[in-house]
Amino acid sequence: MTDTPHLVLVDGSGFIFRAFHALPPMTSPEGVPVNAVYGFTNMLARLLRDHVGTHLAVLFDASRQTFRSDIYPQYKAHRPEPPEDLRPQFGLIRDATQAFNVPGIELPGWEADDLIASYAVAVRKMGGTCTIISSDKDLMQLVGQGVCMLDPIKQTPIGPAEVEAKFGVPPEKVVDVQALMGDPTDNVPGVPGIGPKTASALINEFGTLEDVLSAAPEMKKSKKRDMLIEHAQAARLSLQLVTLATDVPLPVPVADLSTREPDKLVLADWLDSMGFRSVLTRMGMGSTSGAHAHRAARASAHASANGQDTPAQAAPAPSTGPADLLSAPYTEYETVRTAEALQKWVSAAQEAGLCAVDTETDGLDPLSATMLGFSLATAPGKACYVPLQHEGTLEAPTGEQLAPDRALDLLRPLLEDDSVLKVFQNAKFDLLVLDHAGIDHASIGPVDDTMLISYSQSAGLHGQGMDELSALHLNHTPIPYDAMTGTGRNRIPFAQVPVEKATTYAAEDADVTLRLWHVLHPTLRTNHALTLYEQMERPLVQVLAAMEKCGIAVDRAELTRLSTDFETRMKNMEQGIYAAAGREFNIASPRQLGEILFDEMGLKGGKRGKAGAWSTDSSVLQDLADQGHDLPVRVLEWRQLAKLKSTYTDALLKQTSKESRVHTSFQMAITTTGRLSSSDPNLQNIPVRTEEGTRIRQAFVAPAGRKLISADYSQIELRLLADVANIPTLREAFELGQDIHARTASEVFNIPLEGMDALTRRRAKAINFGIIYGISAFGLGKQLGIPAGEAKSYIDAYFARYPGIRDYMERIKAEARANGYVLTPFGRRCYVPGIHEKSAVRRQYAERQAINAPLQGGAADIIKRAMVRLPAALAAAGLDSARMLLQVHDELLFEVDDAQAQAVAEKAKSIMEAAAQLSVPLVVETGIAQTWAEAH
DNA sequence: CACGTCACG
DNA sequence: GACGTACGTGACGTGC
Repeated sequence: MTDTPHLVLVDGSGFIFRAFHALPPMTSPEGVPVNAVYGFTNMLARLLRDHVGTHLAVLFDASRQTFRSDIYPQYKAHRPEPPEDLRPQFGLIRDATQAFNVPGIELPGWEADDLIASYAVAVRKMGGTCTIISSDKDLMQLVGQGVCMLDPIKQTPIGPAEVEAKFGVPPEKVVDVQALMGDPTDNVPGVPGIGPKTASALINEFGTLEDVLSAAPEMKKSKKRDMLIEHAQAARLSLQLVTLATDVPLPVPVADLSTREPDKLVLADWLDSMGFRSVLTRMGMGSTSGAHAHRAARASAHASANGQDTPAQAAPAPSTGPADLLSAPYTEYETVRTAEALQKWVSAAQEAGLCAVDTETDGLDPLSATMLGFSLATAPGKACYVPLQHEGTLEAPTGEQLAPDRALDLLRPLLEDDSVLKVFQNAKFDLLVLDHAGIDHASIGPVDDTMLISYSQSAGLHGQGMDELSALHLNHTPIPYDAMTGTGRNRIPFAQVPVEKATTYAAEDADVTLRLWHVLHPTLRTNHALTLYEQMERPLVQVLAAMEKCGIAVDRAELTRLSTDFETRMKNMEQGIYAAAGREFNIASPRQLGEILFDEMGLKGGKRGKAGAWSTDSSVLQDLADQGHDLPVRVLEWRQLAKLKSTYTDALLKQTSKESRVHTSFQMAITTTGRLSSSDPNLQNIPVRTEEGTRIRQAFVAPAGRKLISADYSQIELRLLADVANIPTLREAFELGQDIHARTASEVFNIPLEGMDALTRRRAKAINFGIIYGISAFGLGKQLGIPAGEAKSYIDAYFARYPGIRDYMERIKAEARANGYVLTPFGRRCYVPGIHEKSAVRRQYAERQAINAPLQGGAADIIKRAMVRLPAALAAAGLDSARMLLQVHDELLFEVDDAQAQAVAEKAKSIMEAAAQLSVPLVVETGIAQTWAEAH
């Protein structure tokens, strides 16, 4: 034993949960769920095969009762019981350690984390080093001085730099930060109102938790200061809870943990019983060929990527692209500075029939940004960056750069080549950047988009950003953008990043995009998402690009008038508000308002938020107003104007182009249901419900000689409900074109349809909406301003009349529980991650999401289908002056020449109504006018 | 940055 | 017996 010991400590308990959630469900030959066991087995096999470390142990939690629960009974007390499919796996994982002949260690009263900490300290005292196999943030305090961590699933090392990136402080100060911010998952209280950013800032400024607490009284008066003083004890308790014990008596001495070979027969036997034969092969202990082992590993990588197949069911590995997809280095990139060099890359792309393209810009708005360069990837690991407009300095000149026009002329034939697939990550952005640079976006094709390929299969499961997808599918963390430009006041424009450095980042992005395509595109078919992607998401990119580029005209003068009007009226209201309050204060501050209403004026009916502040939202103020108080009425009115001015009139004026048009950005891969979202500015939430708000819509106009057309689906989600739940009465009502809310009222309250009174209809309408949202008595009661008990009697009456809807809801919940996702009628998968939550509140929330998703998502599918078909349909009808401008979930807005307005309205109506064949008719209502307010 | 609030479907 | 709830978004201002 001349070598210094290197002890590998596996966080067994942490791994179980992580693997259970990360891996797709799978079962042993006997039908026992084993996905976490499978992940654990692979991880152990890899450690042994690669001879990581001289000593090895797996640590487990022994019991729920620990010194932490003794000093703080709530510690982890609210933790849900493990899911049913996980419970049998705890024992199996201990069997696995035995089969591998690895010591499995646990000690009553201590968590695995404390054992790990104590072993780490012990081995360090012996002059050895230690690797902790875990991604648990609570272990990060141990990193440094011979101790490092390794993420067991992503295979990424976690060193001091990674810890500092996560917590904003070096490892030795992690506990202080954790004590301040608390940890809701473990019930560590922390200090309310202090999140990760504030916590690390405080620790960096003052040093330790105690330093922060003792400095608190001297801080500027603030909520933060008060919270620090008030919750100092909670913070000290939190510090005890998060600090790992390093003095646990070691059940097995380090010397007895030296790595030993497993008994091959014992191991093989056990692996056989679990159905994990392939693991032996992969360890180099089996008799089958290495090629087979490689394929098996590939197949299981995909099983986890698509979240569906199990190794037992996995088809013989699909061929998914080049062999070096995951292994090629992400470093060998070329900076292209000459026409000849660029032509070589273009030819290589044409040869391959496939390339990834990425653009670099000086801003995030593709319609105004300048393209600083672009990158191409033609095979895994093979990529280049073409700088075009980088700025050098005397000390660091950029070197030769291709003239932008020259480069674009060389690139254009590739982008327009029908025989070469161009892959982008978030294609719409790059298409608009290229468009702005001089290549018509509509001429570029064929185009694939890895973001949408992923979104089509995994909406709601995880984000669709490139870095996240890369970590997930390629086990690779791309260079962060901030590493190029720096952050804060040291940030430099991307154009000033030295060209060779920019190449490492930009070319890597194209490389990653191409590799993601190789991994993700084949899974579209196995996940039954190919049609959805090909027929809805992929063609929508060009449609939305055209809409964003076109923008919508606004009447700047009208917006300015409104802004002035709102401002004047707010000014006029201020004195009256101060008088009613008894003093001057900032009306826009909920905190100050709450103090006045509930502390100073002593009004009743206050609720407090989670940081302890009084709630003053409109429902609270409306309650107070109904009690006859004056101040809340005035504030409500003031707030409405303030909202309209700041969020709409002023903000829109700022974002209007020289041509008086506003260009939103539609996000295609954000929502969990398949809807679009709109931002910068958000044009999907322009006011319409109040008279004052409608005045904003009047400022959205068609230019002279043109008209706006609004076309919106009537009751599309209720129609979908009638269809998917197959409710004869609802279907009949839609067939007959009846007022659906009145018909519901008639059925549920058993009164004649004729002469339905407005209040009863309003109640039925609220019930109908509630159904779509996955109704709860509390929610319906709140909406209608009636007690939950009364609301419950409505719901009972509704379900008694429509038992099919209750059946549908149960069916959907069962589907969500079985698969982890639900499907829209068009096959879009909407993941519902919380469906197995132990906490009833969170589980019921997930159940409501599951009920709502097929309806909201189905409606999103239908309007997307219409949007994809419309441009060609309008063109074929000779309606060439029509432009689609906006989508607002169930409404499309067009701009068209006066002469074609009527025809476009009719065409849009017929295409939209034919976008899906349901068992109930789809109905679209259209309006033609000069402003959006009147067209709607 | 955390929070409260409010605009839309 | 207590708890905390209608579904999906984005943007603003306050008070740090």
